[in-house]
Amino acid sequence: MPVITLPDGTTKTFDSPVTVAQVAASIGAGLAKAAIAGKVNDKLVDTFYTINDDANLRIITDRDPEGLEIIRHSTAHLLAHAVKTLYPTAQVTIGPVIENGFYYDFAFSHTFTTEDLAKIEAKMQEIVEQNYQVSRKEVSRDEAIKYFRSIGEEYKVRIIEDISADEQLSIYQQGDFADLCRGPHVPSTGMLKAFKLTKVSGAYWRGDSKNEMLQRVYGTAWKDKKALEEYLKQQEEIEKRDHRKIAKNMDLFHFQDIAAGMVFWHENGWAIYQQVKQYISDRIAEDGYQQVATPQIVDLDLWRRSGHWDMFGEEMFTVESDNRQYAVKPMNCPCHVQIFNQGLRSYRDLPIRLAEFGYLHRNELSGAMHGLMRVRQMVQDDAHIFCAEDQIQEESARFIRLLIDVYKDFGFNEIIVRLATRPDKRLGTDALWDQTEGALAAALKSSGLTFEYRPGEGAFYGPKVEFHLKDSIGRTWQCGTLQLDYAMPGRLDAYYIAEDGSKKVPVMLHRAILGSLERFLGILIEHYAGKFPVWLAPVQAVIMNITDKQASYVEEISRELKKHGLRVKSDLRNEKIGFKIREHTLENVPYLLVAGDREVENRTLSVRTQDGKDLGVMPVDKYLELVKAEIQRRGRVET
RNA sequence: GCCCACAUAGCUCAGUCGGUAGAGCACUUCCUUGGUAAGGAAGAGGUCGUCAGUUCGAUUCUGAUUGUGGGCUCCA
Repeated sequence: MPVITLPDGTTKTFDSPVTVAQVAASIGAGLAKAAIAGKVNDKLVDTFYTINDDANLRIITDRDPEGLEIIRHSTAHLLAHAVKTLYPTAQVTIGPVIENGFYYDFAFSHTFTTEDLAKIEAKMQEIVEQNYQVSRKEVSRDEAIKYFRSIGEEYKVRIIEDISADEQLSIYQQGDFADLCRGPHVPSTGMLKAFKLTKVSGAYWRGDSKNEMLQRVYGTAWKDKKALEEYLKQQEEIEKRDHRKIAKNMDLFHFQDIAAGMVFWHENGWAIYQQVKQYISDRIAEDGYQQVATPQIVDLDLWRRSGHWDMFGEEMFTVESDNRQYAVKPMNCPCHVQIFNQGLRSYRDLPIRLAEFGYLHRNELSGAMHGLMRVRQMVQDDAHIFCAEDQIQEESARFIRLLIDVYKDFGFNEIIVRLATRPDKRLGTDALWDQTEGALAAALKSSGLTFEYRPGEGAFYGPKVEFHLKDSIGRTWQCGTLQLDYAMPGRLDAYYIAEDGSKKVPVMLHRAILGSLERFLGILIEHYAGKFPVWLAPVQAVIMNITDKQASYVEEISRELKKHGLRVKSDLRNEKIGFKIREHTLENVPYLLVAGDREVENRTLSVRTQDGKDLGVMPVDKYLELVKAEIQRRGRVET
C-alpha cells in the first residue's frame, strides 16, 4: 500500500503498486498528458516506472528543467531511430544532451551532407507522428552484449564493456529501434514536438584524435514550437554580435590568406588595441612590474634547453641564417630568464616582475584558427615573476586582485575560474604539488573567487589557474592565466643568492591578465557588441555641421577637443544631418556633436549619444568635462 | 591535422539545368544648404579564390590547392 507524498506535502494512498503515470492520472487528466517522467525520492524515472513502497514523487513535465533535458535526450534517440531507418548500416554510438540541444555520433561509410539532414529531420517527424510507445527493459551485461552484437552495433558493445559491472543496464525500445540507455525517456515519441537538426561535423571516437572519426549530427530541441522559434531567433541576434561582423562594420581589422591567422589592424581597431595596451601598461607599472623587450627570433639552442622544442617544436616557426637555426619566439619566458640571469641576484631583489608585450608566433593547426580568438601571431600582456617559495602565495594573491580589478574596468563581472592540477606526466614530487596547488587555491579563496578544479590539466611543470570569459554565443575562452613553474628557471640556470649565502633557484610565475590581446579584443568587441564605452571607442565623437557655413567652427572645435586627447572626427560632407546621424550611430560612435548657426553663435555644441539620448546644447568646456569624467569611469558597472 | 559546408563588385547577397553575370548599400559626378536614424539624378565598378582536367566553349561539371565558417583534436 504505497503512500505517495507530492511536492506540496499532500499524500495519496494506493492499494497496490502504482506507476508514475497512474499517480499523475489520479491528480488530473491534464497532468497525465503532460507527464514526461517522475522524480521518485530524487531519482529520475520513466512514467511507466512502478512504485512499490512509500515514496516522495514529483511529476516532471516540460516546465521542469529536468523535463527539457529528457526531451532533448529523447530527441537524440529519435535522431538515431531516424538514421537507422534511413541508413540501416550506420552504427550508433553515443547521443548526449548539451546546452540547448543534443548530438548523436554515428559510424557510417556514407558522409552526411546538409541535404541528408533535411531527409533525416523529415523521417524524425514521421516517427513522431507514429507516436511509438517507449519501453524499457533491464538486461544483464551478457544479454546486452549478445543483443547488440547480433544487430551489428559494435560500438555499443565497446561501450557496454566499459560500463562498470555493478551497474544495471537497460535497453529502451521505440518501434523497431532499440538503444542502450540509462533513461529516462518521454513515454512516447509523439511528445517530441519542437526540434531542428542544426549541423553535421566530425568527431573522434572517444574524443581521441588517434581514433577513427565519427559523424556527429547536432540538433536543438525545446518544449514547444514557440520556444524553438524564440531560440532560433535569438541565435540570429547573437550572430550579429560576432566580432568578425562588427569588425567589418566598424573597420577594425581584416584577415588575408597571405598571412593566415595574423591580423591586419586598421586605424579603428588599432586605436582600441593601443588603448587597452596602454591601460595595462599603466596598471602593471603601478603594481611594481618592470617592462622589458626581448628579441623576436632566438637561437634554437635556447628552446632546446627550455624544453619547448621537444614539446612544441611542431608549432614553432623557424628561420635559418648563416648556418644558424633560430626560432621565432612562441613565448617570452626563456628570454625573461636571460634578463634575470644578467648580474648576480640577491634574495633582497625578489620578487622581480618582468613584463613584455612581445609578439609571439605559434603555428597553430590550420583548423584551429578562429577570428581574433585563435591566431598565429599575438601579443600577450605577459609577465614573469621570479620569487622565493615563501613569496608564492602573496604574489599569486596580488596578481589575482589586480586581475579582478582590471576586469571590472572592462565591465566583466562573470569570470569563469579553473584550477588545473597535476597531470599524469609531470616534474616534481607529490609533496611539492600538494603545496603549490594549495597555494593557488588559497590565493583564489582569499580573493573571494569561486572556482572549479580541472584535475590533470595543469602544465607538466606546475599547476595553473585559468580565467575564462565567454564570447557572444557562450563559448568560453581562456584569457588570464597564472602558472607556477619550478622547472624552467633551473633548466636555464637561474639562481639567486639566499640569506645564508647559498645559491637558490627562484620559482617563476607565468601570468597574464588579458592573455592574448587579440583574443581579448575579440571578446571585448562581442561583450560590447561594438558599442564601446568612451574610453575605448576608436572614434569617441564626430562633430558635424548642418550647412557649409559652420565648417570652420567644426574644424576649430575638433582641433580643440583633439588637443585634450579626444579621438574626434569631423564630418563636413554635403549631407543632411539626419543622414550623418544615422551613419555614425551605425558606426557606434558614442557622441554625435552637431553644430548649426545657433551653436556657432553661442560657442556651444548640440550633444547626442549613440543610443539616441539628447543631452541638449552645452558649451564646449562643459562637454569636455562630461566626456573626461566618463573616460575616467572606464567600463565599470556601478553596483 | 581530421569531418562537413562555403568562396560571385568595397559590403550583403542573387544568378547561370555549361554560351564570360545582376540587385541593394557603399563609391564618383551633378542638383539639393537641408536641425538629429536613409533628399534626388546620372555614372563607374567583377577574366565569379587559385591551379589543373573534361568540353567547340567552364563562374557553372570534376580534381587538387589556399582561405574562411561550424565542429573534433590541440592550445607552452
